Amino acid sequence: MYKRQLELLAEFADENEQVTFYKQGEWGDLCAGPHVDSTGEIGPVKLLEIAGAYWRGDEENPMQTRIYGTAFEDESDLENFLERKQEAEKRDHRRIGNEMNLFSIQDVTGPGLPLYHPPGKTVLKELEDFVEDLNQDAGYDYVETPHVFKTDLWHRSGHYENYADDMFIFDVGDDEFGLKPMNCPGHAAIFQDQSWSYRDLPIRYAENGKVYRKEQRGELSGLSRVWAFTIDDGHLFIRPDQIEQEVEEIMDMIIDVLETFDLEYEMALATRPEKSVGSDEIWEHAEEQLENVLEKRNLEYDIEEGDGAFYGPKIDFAFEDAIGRAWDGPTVQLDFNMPDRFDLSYVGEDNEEHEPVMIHRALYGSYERFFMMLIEHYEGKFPLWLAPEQVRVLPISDANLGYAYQVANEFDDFRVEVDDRDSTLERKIRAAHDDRVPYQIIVGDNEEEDGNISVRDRFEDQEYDVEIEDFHDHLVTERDEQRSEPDFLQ
RNA sequence: GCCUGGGUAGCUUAGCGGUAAAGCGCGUCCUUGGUAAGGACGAGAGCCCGGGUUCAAAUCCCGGCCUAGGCUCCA
Repeated sequence: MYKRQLELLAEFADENEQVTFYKQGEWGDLCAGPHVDSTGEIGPVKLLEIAGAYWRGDEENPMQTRIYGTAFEDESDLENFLERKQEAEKRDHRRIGNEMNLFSIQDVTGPGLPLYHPPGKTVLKELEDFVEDLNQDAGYDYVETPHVFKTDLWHRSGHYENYADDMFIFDVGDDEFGLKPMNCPGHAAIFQDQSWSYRDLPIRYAENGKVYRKEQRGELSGLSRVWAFTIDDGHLFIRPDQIEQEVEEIMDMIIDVLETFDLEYEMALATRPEKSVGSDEIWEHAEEQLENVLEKRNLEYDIEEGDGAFYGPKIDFAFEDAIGRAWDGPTVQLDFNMPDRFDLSYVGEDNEEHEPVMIHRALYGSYERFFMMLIEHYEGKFPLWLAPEQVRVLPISDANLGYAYQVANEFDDFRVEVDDRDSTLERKIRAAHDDRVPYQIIVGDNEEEDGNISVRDRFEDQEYDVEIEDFHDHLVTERDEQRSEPDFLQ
């Protein structure tokens, strides 16, 4: 029963450290402390979770039961905390995803393998289009690669030796294949397929590439942690003298994306992990280049020791979700190893062969995780440009159905629906609100006679006698400017 | 993968040894309603899967799968 305490005492004895012991009534234990003098000093208490935890945080150790709780100075602070906690749960993307028919993850199709339903894919499609526009402007060329490769490729890239535990690998006849956990080897193979001059670089490849990683079962969670996900991937093949310029340009793209979604972000430099390929010199040089960019632009950043990819150091961006947790997403990774393994080269000004530098980058990170974050960030109330259903027309009675369809037709460049069910206006408004539709158009006899509409937004503001054209013009602007809230009535 | 809960109608849940329930949604009908739930009737359930205990299992036991919260790992 006191095995753990004895283990700790033995260690303290070895290190000649002072031992502290705390008592509370009849109960006592080793503790670094400090403790309150009496439990009476603790304010309102609420127990929150009960969970297993590895002894001293090591997977190899046995598990112990840990009880989580919180305490506040007075009752109202505790209530406040619990309310905010409940508020956060309301934003849960799994709950909203279900309510809005965005996606499902089903037993029959397997764990961590999300299915996107039409409304969810509509949002994803907008996200894809947005980043594709950015890529076009920045000189990227789109490529496409299969989901499966022979493991020869994974041996060559180093994934087999460093990443096989997380890969789906299977035999087909006498050959061994693996689902791709990353898109880079495929892109490297494309680059390798022809010869390049120093004048051609940088070469920038982009792909919305689906990848597969066999995460531990207990880690899977909604869209935030899955087995199959899509990266808005980009791989650059550049000359060493182009590093700083290219990294800077990518960082501008990332910041552009994050600001479009009004996201607070932080960045961090992740350095060499234990399991990695390449020489010390290569790693030091790579880390130095990234630091230079960060220093040069006077950006604040953390350093995450040993958190880099096995092929190179990276700059990771993190943003906050509704619960205030930070998620990884956008990333810029330098890679001095893949070019070596694939024997990549270009002919320099000196007519000699040189090795290009590779950059891996993603603006969203994975669509899945970014989508999840957006759902919670907006609580499902997407900006107009993202909303699965942008406008809903509500006829006051069946007599106005014809006019309702006529009006909807005027908005056929938007995602518009007519609520043609037999029910009261109140019910239709309620339903549109529950479905988080940004705008409702209400048409009755008055509107039909005047040839105009009434407009209502999801803030419950409304306006009568609106000209169809005026509202349509506004919608176009609001959508194209990617405004974050419906503002026709604001 | 490891601990502790949970899987019942399309959704949210009640029932916890003895004829499967409710609300929402859906269908039909009545109603034609002016800014956040009008009414009636109805359809809809292999009670996660496989074993076991019992006269009898959604309910108890064992195993598996999925899921939630943690732990450990990651986009």
